[in-house]
Amino acid sequence: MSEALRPARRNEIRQQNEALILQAAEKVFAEAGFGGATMQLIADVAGLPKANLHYYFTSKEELYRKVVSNIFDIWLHAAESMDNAPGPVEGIGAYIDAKMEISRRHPDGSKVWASEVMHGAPVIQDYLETTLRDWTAGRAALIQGWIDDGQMVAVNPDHLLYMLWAATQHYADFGHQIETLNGGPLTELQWREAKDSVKAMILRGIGAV
Amino acid sequence: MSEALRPARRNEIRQQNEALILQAAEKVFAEAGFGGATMQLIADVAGLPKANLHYYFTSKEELYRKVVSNIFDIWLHAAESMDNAPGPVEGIGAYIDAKMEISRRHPDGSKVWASEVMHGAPVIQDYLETTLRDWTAGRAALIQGWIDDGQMVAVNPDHLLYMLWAATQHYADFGHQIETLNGGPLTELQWREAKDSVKAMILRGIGAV
DNA sequence: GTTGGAGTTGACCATACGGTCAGGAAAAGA
DNA sequence: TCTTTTCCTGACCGTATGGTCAACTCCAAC
Repeated sequence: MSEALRPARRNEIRQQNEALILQAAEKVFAEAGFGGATMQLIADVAGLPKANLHYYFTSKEELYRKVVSNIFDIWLHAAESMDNAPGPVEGIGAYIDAKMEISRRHPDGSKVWASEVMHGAPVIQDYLETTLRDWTAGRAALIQGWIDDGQMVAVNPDHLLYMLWAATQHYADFGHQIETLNGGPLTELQWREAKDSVKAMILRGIGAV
Repeated sequence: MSEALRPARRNEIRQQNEALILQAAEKVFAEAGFGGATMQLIADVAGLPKANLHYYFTSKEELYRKVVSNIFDIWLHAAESMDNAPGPVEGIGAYIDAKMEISRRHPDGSKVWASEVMHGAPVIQDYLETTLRDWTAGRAALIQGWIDDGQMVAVNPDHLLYMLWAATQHYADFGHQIETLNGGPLTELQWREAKDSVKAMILRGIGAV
C-alpha cells in the first residue's frame, strides 16, 4: 500500500531497533550509571536478546556514547532559544522555558549527561572543549551586550549561565528528591509554578524586570 | 612519649584505617559511581590490600552507605548556618557561603550525594523522607516568615531552596565542566567571584537588597 | 524461486568482580 | 613470659558481565 515505506523496509527495521535500544539504554544508564548498567538489562528493557544489541552497537561504550551524543544535541537545540531575542527578559526567559521543558520531558537524558560530566566527561570531553566552549563564549558576549545596553544589571555572564544550567537541570537530576519532598510527581500546575519561580527569581536577580 | 595516644593504640589504628578507606572510597565512588567503583581500586587508592577493606566494612554497600551518610552530616551541619539570622540577607547569604564552601572543599562528597539521589536514592531514601523533609519544611516556614515581614519578595520557598541547592552544588557536581570552560581550576579570586555572583543574583532575585 | 546479504539469536567464553577464609603477625592483658 | 584478642593478607571461589560466534531466518533483487 504505502509505497513510500516499501523500499525503505530494511532501513526501517534498523532505525526502529536502534531507536528502541537507545531509548532503553538512556533509561538504564540514567537509573544505574554507566558502570551499574548491564547490557542484559538494557536488552530486557528493549525487549530484545542481548546479542542483538551487539549487532547494532559494537560495544557498551559505543552505545553509551550515542546516548550522550543524542542528549547533547537536544541540549544544543534548546540553546538556540536564547538567540534573536531583543533583550534578557525574552532571551533568558525563553531559555529557562526551554531548559525546564527538557528537564520535564527528558529527565533520563539529563541524568546521563550529569553523570557523564560528574565522572570527568570521559567520552565527551572534546564536545566540552569545542562546541560547548564556543557556545558559552558566544552567549556570554550576548549577555555582556545586554549589560552594556543597560538592559540588565552587571553580573558575571559565565556565572549567570552556570546558574541557569544548575537551576533548570536540578528539576531533572534531583527530580527524585523533589518528588519525595513534594509527596509525589509535580503536577502540571506545579511545573508551571516551578518554571515561573525560576524565571521570576533569575530575571529579578539580574535586574531585568 | 605521648601517653595520650598510648592507651588508645588499638582504637587509633582502627580509626585511622577506617578514615583512610572512607576517604579513598569517597573519591572512587565520586569518580566512577557505585556500579563503576571496584573494591580493588578503592583498596589501591587507600594503599591497603583488598581483604583489609572487608575486615573493616562487611560489604561494598555498607562502605558506600557510610560515605553517603558522612556527606549528609556535613550537609546538615551547613544547613544550620541559616538559623538565627535576623533576615534573608544574613540567613540566605550565610547559607550560600556555607554550601559554596562545601562544593569547594568536598566536591567528591557532593558528587556521591548527587549520584545517589539521581539513581533514586536507593540507600538514603529514609533520610529524604524524615530528616530532609523536616529540615525543608522548617526552612520554608522561616522563609515564609521573612516574606510576611516584608523582608523579601513573595516567592515560593520550596523553589527558592531548590535554587539554592542547585546553584551551589553545581560548582561541585559540574566542576569538571566549569573547569574546562574556565581553562583550569577556579582560583581563589574566581571562587570569591562565584560566591559573590551567586549571592548577588539570588539575594536580588528575592528582593532582599 | 533462487541467491546473497541483512537481521537474529542461543550458547558459549574469558575476565573481573565482590566476597571468603585460613593462618600468620602484632598488640594487649595476665 | 604466655595467652588472648585484634589485625592483616595472599590465595581462593562462585558469579555475572561484556563480548563472540556459528547457525539460522527473513527480505529484496534478479
